[in-house]
Amino acid sequence: MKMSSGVEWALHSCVTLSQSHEPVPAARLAELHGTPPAYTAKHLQALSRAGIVRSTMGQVGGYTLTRPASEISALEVVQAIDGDEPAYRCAEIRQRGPLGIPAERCSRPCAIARAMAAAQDAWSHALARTSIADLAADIDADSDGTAMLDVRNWLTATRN
Amino acid sequence: MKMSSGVEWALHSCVTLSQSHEPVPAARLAELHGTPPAYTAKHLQALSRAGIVRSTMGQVGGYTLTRPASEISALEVVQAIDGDEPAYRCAEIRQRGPLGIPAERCSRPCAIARAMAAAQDAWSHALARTSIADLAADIDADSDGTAMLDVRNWLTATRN
DNA sequence: TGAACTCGGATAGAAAATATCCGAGACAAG
DNA sequence: CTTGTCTCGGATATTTTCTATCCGAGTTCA
Repeated sequence: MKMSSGVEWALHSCVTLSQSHEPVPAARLAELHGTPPAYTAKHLQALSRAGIVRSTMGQVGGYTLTRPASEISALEVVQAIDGDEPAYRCAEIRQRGPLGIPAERCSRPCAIARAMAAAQDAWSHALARTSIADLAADIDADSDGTAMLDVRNWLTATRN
Repeated sequence: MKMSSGVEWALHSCVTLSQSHEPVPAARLAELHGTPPAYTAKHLQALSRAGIVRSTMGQVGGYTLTRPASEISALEVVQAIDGDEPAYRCAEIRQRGPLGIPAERCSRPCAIARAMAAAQDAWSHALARTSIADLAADIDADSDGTAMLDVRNWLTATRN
């Protein structure tokens, strides 16, 4: 059970975008985070398809958040990058083999699948409760309130 | 974030083993569950290395649980197959790029990593609360109390 | 009108998971 | 005590997924 490394880049990118009302190009985000430019752009496309960010083309284009950062949950970002299907997929083992149960008596999911789904729900709810704004505030607090200011300054300084 | 399919086989195998005090060969478990024999055996080796099952060699050998099923959590089985490292691994993006934070000021984990770790903890605790005995009881209840009896009968009937 | 800069999907390479086979060791029977 | 058969265990191919990259389509500003 391994999560795509792009999830980390996407979360950091969303936190950065929350500090700018103007479009930020993918290459700029990649430079700030020290990540591969082309691959970073690919993940931002996934965020765009999920409706989390909006892309603007042209010379002054780039990416912007579609909603206030307080209304974007970490769960949305993770699912946009890593997919929204659950980690555990029941292959219906109970229906196979010499003691296979007929499909007609399998209206409810398997008990094992139910336990795994409950765990996934607990995981999802924990991430749904955390917003991008919460993450930005926590990062700011870790840096004595200078981190987000530095990001804003860097974004305006490098904007031609 | 995808979980190995072997997790499902391992959980079903542990539930089956909880119904037998005598060793059950890997081939027998694979037949009962309708899974590839060789690959099923490989996953049982992982359970053996984790100390969840004990292997007995020889003609009447096979696998047995090392502890009562009520003292084996689903989390242990999942971690034995899928690994115990967390799904999210922080690459320390905050230390990279033009605004990189020096490592000396990064004693605490990144705020994003903390949020992901909290979600993983919620997931782990949900699975830690569920034992193999609980799963067996739930499966039994779904089948009107005949499923585990059928398993016990099949195990003794096919035991030469 | 033109030029430069942006995103977007299609394309190679690397890593991991899946599935399998054969040898080492152990118990039971003769 | 020897033999034979059955067991597990690690080492080996194949497929799938993830990682990383490049070039074309479209848009905005000068």
